Amino acid sequence: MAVVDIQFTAHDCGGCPIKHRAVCARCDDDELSLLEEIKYYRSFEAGQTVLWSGDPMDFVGSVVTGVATLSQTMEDGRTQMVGLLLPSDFVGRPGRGEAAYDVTAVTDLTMCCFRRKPFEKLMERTPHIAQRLLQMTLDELDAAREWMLILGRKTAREKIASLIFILGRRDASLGLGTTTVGQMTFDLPLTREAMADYLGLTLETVSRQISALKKEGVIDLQGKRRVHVPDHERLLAETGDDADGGMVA
Amino acid sequence: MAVVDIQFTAHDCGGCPIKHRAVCARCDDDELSLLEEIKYYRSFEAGQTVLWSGDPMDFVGSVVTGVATLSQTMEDGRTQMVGLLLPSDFVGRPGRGEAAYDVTAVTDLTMCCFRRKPFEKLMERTPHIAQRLLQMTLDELDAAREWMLILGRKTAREKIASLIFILGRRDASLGLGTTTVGQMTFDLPLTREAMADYLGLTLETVSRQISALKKEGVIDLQGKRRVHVPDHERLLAETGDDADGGMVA
DNA sequence: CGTGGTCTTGACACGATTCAAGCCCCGTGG
DNA sequence: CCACGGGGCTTGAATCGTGTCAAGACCACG
Repeated sequence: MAVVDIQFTAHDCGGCPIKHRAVCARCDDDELSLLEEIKYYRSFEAGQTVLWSGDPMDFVGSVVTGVATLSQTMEDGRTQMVGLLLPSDFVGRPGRGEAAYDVTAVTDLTMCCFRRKPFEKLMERTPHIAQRLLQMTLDELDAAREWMLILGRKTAREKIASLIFILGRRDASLGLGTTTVGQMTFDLPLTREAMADYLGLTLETVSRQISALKKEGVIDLQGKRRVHVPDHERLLAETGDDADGGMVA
Repeated sequence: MAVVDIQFTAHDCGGCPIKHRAVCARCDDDELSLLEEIKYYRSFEAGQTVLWSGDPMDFVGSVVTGVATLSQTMEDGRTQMVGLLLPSDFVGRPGRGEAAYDVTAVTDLTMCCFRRKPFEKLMERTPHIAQRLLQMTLDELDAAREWMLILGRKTAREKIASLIFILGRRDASLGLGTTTVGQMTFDLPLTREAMADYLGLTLETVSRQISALKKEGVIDLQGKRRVHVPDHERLLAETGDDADGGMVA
């Protein structure tokens, strides 16, 4: 529950693990030092809520370590995840004073936050920040559109295969997990329920489809969370996408 | 089939119907005149394809009049609409040389196009364009996330009600259609099939749900395409969203 | 050793899809 | 002027996939 300051507080941006991908990636040293004046770190434990939809929001920020989700909930409790935030992803919208979605830490989480008003002012004077944010937002929009195809047109089995594929691709690009030719091993950062919320399924269906993929040898589980994909192509075939990945280049 | 130049070709931006909402909305006169040098108009007939996914794309642009869609198609033909483009909406991504989605004119369509390379250069020097594009992209991302909730968690009936609600809201904001207290009348710009592609349904299900809403008096049809909503609140209740609209403020 | 959270599995129900037939409206050509 | 044809739409009946409800397994932790 408590929001704990961690060792990052003392860090300068030079040692930041996401400095090449975050919203500040294009900033020069001068710009970084302006950002440093308005930044602070916050950390959250797995399961904590970072923000509720509608909460006043006086900061924006980046995920430094860990995984968070954005989700929407209907009155009757149905929920849909609408964003999966990994290290370097940005939270908040300049100009918006309240949270539009629930933000939840699904693993232990560290965020680099900027006070919103000063950040907005800085953005007006610093095209590098706005340029980078535009690029990141366009990437997110592409990801959202890929996600829409998954939600609207894929079967439960294809949804699960797509999720595993996406998580594996992402871990590979971050250099996590193990990747050898055509194979990979990594941890699912999400519970079955979170996967269900991501994919517009129930947790029972998620569980069944994972079991089915396992039984057929498409994937292979070490414990509930660690996944080994023996044949990348085989998994891709199960996603329903075409051979080049079916996604934006 | 033929791409026809229309009377807009001669227009300067002063008479442009979307000048207050498009990507150029914040530009001053000097900036506009730079844009005018690289712009040209294109028009398309209803049903025409503007671009196929993967096509080389040497322009970006704005919808001036009419409605277009962005969609993705899987190998086996399943298709999902991922964007609905109305007047002032932007097409293309600076820095991307090929189309990521199929773009289709669903009504007769006029677009204001900018040659991509010069536009990108101009954008670097013109923060007003980048700022506006960022704002529009953030809006699209919010819309995409609202759409994800619809795709992932709503019933067929709620999906149809949501679509009608969204289309009505938009027509109202553009000052089209008729709006009196709690009522509205407007045309559906989409065929049943396009609605199905939007909502992740089959066209039969769309048809059945529209018939059901009509029979119960939630909506009322004049012909196949013209919709009258006698009670806005009643329709909203059918969307499953909560009373404030359930969407981003 | 018991408790709670996470996950799996089964049986059944239900909503959406599939397949099929036919209607409505409009434009075309005999 | 009317027959014809096609696109868009509606409706019905049967099927199938996913959700719902329920029971129990697994595992970490106190």
